[in-house]
Amino acid sequence: MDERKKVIAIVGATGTGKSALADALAAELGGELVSADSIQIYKGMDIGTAKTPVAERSVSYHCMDLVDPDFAYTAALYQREARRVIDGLLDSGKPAVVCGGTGLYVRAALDDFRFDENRELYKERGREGIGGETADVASVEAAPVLSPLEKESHPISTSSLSMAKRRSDDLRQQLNAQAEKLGSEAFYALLAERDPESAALIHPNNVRRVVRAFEFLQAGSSYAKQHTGFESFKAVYPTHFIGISVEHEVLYESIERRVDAMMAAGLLDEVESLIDAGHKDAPAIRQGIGYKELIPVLDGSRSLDEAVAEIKQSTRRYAKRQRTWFKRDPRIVWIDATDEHRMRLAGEMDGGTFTRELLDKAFGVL
RNA sequence: GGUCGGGUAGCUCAGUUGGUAGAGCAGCGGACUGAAAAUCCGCGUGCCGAGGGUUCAAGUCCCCCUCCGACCA
Repeated sequence: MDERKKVIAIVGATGTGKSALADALAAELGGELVSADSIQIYKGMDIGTAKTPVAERSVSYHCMDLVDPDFAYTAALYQREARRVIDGLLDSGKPAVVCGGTGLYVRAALDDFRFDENRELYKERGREGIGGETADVASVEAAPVLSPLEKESHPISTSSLSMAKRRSDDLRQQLNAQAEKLGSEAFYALLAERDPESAALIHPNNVRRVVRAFEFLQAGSSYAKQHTGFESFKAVYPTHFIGISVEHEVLYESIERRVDAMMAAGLLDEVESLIDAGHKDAPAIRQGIGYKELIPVLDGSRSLDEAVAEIKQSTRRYAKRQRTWFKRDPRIVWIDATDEHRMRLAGEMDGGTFTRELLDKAFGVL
């Protein structure tokens, strides 16, 4: 292993064994674990996100349980937090094992991704805003008038985060409303007129991205401008990227079993208590696999069996998207865990052995 | 044993008066820079149960066999 590379990223699809490997690897190297999972960020979402139970952790974990589910966390916030943690670990001479299936978060933490192009809009960091502008879209007939941006800067604090979030949510809400009103085609046409370069990169049906592009415009930047360099795969830390691969059918079987285990571990109760805590419409609950499917079960509008089948299916599709994402990254060295999964499924291998086998393979490529 | 209905894609099924097939779901492939477990795009993957016949041409009509279901004995 290259001693200068003190950052190791463990990536791959959901259910491949990343968490177990990362924990063992961090312990072995005397390092700590940095989660790169967009949902593990949230407190109280434990079973459905397959967080390693505290009792089973052999090192300190970071970037996990940071906020309540009703807080709309973002990739940029994650980038800042993850880098703060990684910098701290490296300063004290400890390796950082970044582990996660959220491709964007992995790259946000480790690659030269810049989210500060439109800091005027999201100024959690305390930079000065440009102020006084209204959104370009506001000039369009029937478009809502967007509030001028605020000028003052904010220190880094939870309250300023909330304010920044609220402000961006307002804009986003207005843009979404406008998209609804105009219809996705007209909304896209509007973008094509104002920012053809960005529009060319976005499919007309992808309203979410069109909204995003308008947000860039509002901030005096553009989607296209930020988009450049996506393919460069330039890491800001010397990093070993290790991916775990498992043959589809075998992985799907493991996923199926894991979902059953989550249900047995009380996922339904977890969802219920999140709802009781008032998080029913929280973004993380609405989007999280295992959460969104169980809400209808709790209000009686869907059977449990149906919901569980749907969770399994969502998870398979998610794994598919993750595969596609990570496949593109040429830096990743893949280790295959198909055999280990087969043996675990057949009951011929226990968890500890499984982890040791993966650890051996990982050291084989470091 | 008899009558009827049905065997077409991984699943559920559609298929006009005969012109070698198409929907949904599943699946596969792809995109992705402040919602990313989100969002979006593309792709039909087929010995039409077996065999024989009629026809220029059969998923479609005829015969026979077989399997499944319902009903009658």
